[in-house]
Amino acid sequence: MSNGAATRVQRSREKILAAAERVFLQEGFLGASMDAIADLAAVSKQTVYAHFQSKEALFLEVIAAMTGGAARAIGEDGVEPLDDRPVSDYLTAVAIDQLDIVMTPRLMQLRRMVIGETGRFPELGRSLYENGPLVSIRRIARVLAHYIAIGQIRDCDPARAAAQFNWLVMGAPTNAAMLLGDEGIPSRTELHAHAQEAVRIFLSAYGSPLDRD
Amino acid sequence: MSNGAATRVQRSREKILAAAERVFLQEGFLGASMDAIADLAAVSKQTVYAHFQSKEALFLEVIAAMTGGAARAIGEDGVEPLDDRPVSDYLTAVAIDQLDIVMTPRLMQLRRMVIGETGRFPELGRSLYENGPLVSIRRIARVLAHYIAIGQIRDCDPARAAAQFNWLVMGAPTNAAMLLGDEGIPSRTELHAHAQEAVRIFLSAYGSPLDRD
DNA sequence: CATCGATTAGACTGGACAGTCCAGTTTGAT
DNA sequence: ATCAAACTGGACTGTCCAGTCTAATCGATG
Repeated sequence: MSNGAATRVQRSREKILAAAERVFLQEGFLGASMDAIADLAAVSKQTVYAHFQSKEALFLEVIAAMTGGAARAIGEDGVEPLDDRPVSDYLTAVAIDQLDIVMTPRLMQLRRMVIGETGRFPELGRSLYENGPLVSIRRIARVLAHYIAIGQIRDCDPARAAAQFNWLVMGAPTNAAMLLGDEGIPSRTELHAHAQEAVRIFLSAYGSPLDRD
Repeated sequence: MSNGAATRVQRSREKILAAAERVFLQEGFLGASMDAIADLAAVSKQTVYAHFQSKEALFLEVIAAMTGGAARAIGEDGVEPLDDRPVSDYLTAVAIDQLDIVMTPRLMQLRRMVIGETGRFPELGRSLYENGPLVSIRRIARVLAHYIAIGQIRDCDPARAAAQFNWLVMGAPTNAAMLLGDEGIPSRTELHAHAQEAVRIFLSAYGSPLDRD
């Protein structure tokens, strides 16, 4: 099978990418050694260089794959329907969904590394910002616009409000995870409680004045 | 003067620390070279090692000095008096003060580096967390308790509310600065507008129900 | 001026590591 | 069975760098 040959190459590639992800996330760009990656991938160093031009190229592909994956995960959350459910239900669902997707050791490690390498690779930070927070905020803004239209959210700039909501939800847990390491990631139940609290605050500021309290 | 001799040693020390700060912040721990630091300090490498045992020791001292300085700056802001000014004035002042202190290139670079080195030096992240956000939150909590007592803030857990307020204010700008580099730091006027908006949201959630709107 | 501690320039050691080269082996398609 | 592409293992080069050593100089103090 020409398919078989393709899979052989692909298998190597996947093994290398998986190993590189682990080593880079753990050691950082400079701390990671290509020998360590080759060893962990159970592949010869030559094969690594057959698949990727250089350490930098490999690094960039690893990061690109991870941020792409994260962006797709955020885009795919099943919370779309903005039917006649009350705003609070919808916002709570969105908040919990985002927290569950983002607040994982893997993505927090990625974020830490990208932040740390901002000096060497500024594009990575920008890319993560645009594929992460910005995607979320745009999604939320679209929905807020809907709720504003039907009068369940106070008249305001949906983009600004969406940004506020996003950081109200993500700010505390993200920053804790950045500085405290993976043990700083709140538990699922803490995250859910936090999401509800965030929604409560957001709605008391942006909820329609008609049905306050 | 024995004083003179002391200053000679001190001068070297200061020069080295200043140079090390610059190089470490720009290149990270692994990327920085001791030769580069010695050169920038206009000091021989030998002198560097006369003052600091090792690269790691120098690194830790640089970080400790910076986080200590930041913590002191936060503690010293002149916004203490919690007299009969309206809550909103006080909170706005606190928010602006914190943003002005924290959202500087130097501290944002420090934060980026500490986050990036969390794998290698976990204590640093914890220390920055405790000397930064946690200090702020405690300060705010103390004052919120006062305002709760005199009925200008809804009855609630002051610690929780303070944390919410802190991240409402700091979350968005910090995270932007982390991923986007120094150009991601909002301008002073943007920061002030952001602070006011944050206070508005906070008070609509936590303000005493009596004097709403 | 003599002394002693601090400092200097630069050579040096030992180890790590990116990237290359090569000679031989495995793998899968025909 | 045959052939080419993919892979292996390990040796090798060149570079970089933390940390040490040395012999000479500087500068404050007595």
